[in-house]
Amino acid sequence: MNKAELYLQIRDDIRRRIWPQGRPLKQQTLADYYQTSRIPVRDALARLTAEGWLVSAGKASLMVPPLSAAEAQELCLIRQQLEPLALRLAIPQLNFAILGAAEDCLRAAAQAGTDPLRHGELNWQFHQLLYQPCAMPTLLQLLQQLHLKVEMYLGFQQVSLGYAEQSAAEHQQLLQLLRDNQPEQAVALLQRHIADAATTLQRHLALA
Amino acid sequence: MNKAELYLQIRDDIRRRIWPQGRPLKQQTLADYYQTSRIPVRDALARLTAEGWLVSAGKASLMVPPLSAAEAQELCLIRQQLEPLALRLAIPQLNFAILGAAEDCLRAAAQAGTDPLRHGELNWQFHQLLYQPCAMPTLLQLLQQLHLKVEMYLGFQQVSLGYAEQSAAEHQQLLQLLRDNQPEQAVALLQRHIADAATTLQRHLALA
DNA sequence: AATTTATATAGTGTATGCAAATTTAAAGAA
DNA sequence: TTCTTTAAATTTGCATACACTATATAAATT
Repeated sequence: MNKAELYLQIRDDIRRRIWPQGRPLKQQTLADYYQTSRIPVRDALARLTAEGWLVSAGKASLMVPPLSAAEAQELCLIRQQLEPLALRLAIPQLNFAILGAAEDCLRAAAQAGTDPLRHGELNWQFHQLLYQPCAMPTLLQLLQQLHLKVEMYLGFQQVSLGYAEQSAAEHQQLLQLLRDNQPEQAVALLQRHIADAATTLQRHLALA
Repeated sequence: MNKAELYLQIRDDIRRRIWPQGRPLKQQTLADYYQTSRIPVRDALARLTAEGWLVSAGKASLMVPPLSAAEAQELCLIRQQLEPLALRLAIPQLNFAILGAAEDCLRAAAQAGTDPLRHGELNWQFHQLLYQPCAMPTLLQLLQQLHLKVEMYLGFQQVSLGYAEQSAAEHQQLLQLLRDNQPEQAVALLQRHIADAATTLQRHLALA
C-alpha cells in the first residue's frame, strides 16, 4: 500500500470510526496495522491533520477528534453558504446528460445496501455532478471535504434510516426543478435540503 | 529549524514567491536551503499540498502553482459567502474591547512599511478579531487560509499601493457601523469590501 | 496524604541508505 | 526534422537506525 492509498485508507477508516476517538494515535500502531513503516504513515498523517481528520492530542501526538454537534453545525452552515453559490453558477451550464447522470446516482443509491460510506459517496457524486459546471475547482474540492465530514456524522449513527428517504425525495424534487428550468426555486430547495440535514444532525447528536 | 517552523517558513516563502512557479520543486533543494533533511521537508510538503500551496507537477513531483485570475476570483467569491456569515453571527458578541483592538490593528497597518506579508498579517488580524466571537473554529481556520492566499495575490504585484487606502477607509467605516450598532449595514459593507478586493484583483491580474 | 521530583519507558523527530520509479538525454528509425 | 525507443541520471518513496522529547510510574519530600 503506497502513500496515496494509505491516506485514503486511513481517512476512510477514520470515517468508519475504526480508530478510537479522543485518545492519542500511535504512528507505529498504524504502521503495523497497514503493514508499512512509519514514514508513509507520517505523510498521510500530515495531510489528514491539515484536512482536519486528526487534531493535536497533547504536546506531540495526534488523535481522531471526538464527534461534536458544534462542528456538525458549522459544517452545515458553511455548506449552506457555498453550495447554493455553486449551483447557481452551474445551472446555466447544466444539460440533460448531466441531469441524467445525476438521476442514475439516485437510482444507484436506492439500490445500494446499508453501507454508510457507499451512500456518502453516491450522495456527493449526485451533488458534485450538479455543481461541477460552475468550473471552480477550489470550491469543489472544499465542498467535497465538507461532504465527507458531514457524511461521517450522518452515517455514524443510523441516522440514514429515517433521513435517507427524505433526502432522496428532495433530490428528486431538485432534479425536477432543474429540468423545468426554475433556477431560483432549485437554489432555494437546495438551501432547505442542507438545512434539513443540519436539523437531522442536531436532533441525533443532541443525544450524545 | 523544526518541522512546524519549517512548514511556516516554506509557506511564507511560497507567498513571497521565492520558489519558482510552475516547475518541479525538488525535496533535496528545499532540504539544502533550509539546512535539514528530506524527512521534515516531506512532512511540510504533504501539509502544504493539502492546503493548496503546492500542486502536483507531473507524476511524482510538486510545484508552486502559477498565479491564476480564476483562482483569485474563486477565493474572493468564497470569502463573500462566508465572511458575512461569520460577522453576522459574531456581532451580538462584539464589545468595545474587541473594537478597540481592531482599531489598533488599523493604526499598526497605517504605520507599517511596505512589506506585503506584514500588511497581510495585520489585515487578517483585523478581520479575525471581528469574526472570532462567532465561535466557529472550523470556519475561522478556513477563512484564514483564504485570507493568506488572497493576500498573496494582493501583495504580489504592488497592488497594495492604490488599494491599501481604499481598504483602510472601508475598515474604518466598518468599525463605525459596528460601534453605531448597525449590524445589517455592517454586513452589507463587508460584502462590498470583499467585492472591491475581487475587482482590484481582477483588474491587476488581467494584465498577467 | 498531597505534591513534587527523579527515572524509566514509550513515542516522535530526523538522518542516512537503498530500491523503485520518474524524468532527462541520447540514439535510432520513419 | 520529428517521433520512438532506449538508456542513464536524477529524484522520489520507503525502511531502518538513532537521538531527542514527552509521558507515565514510582520514589521522596513537604
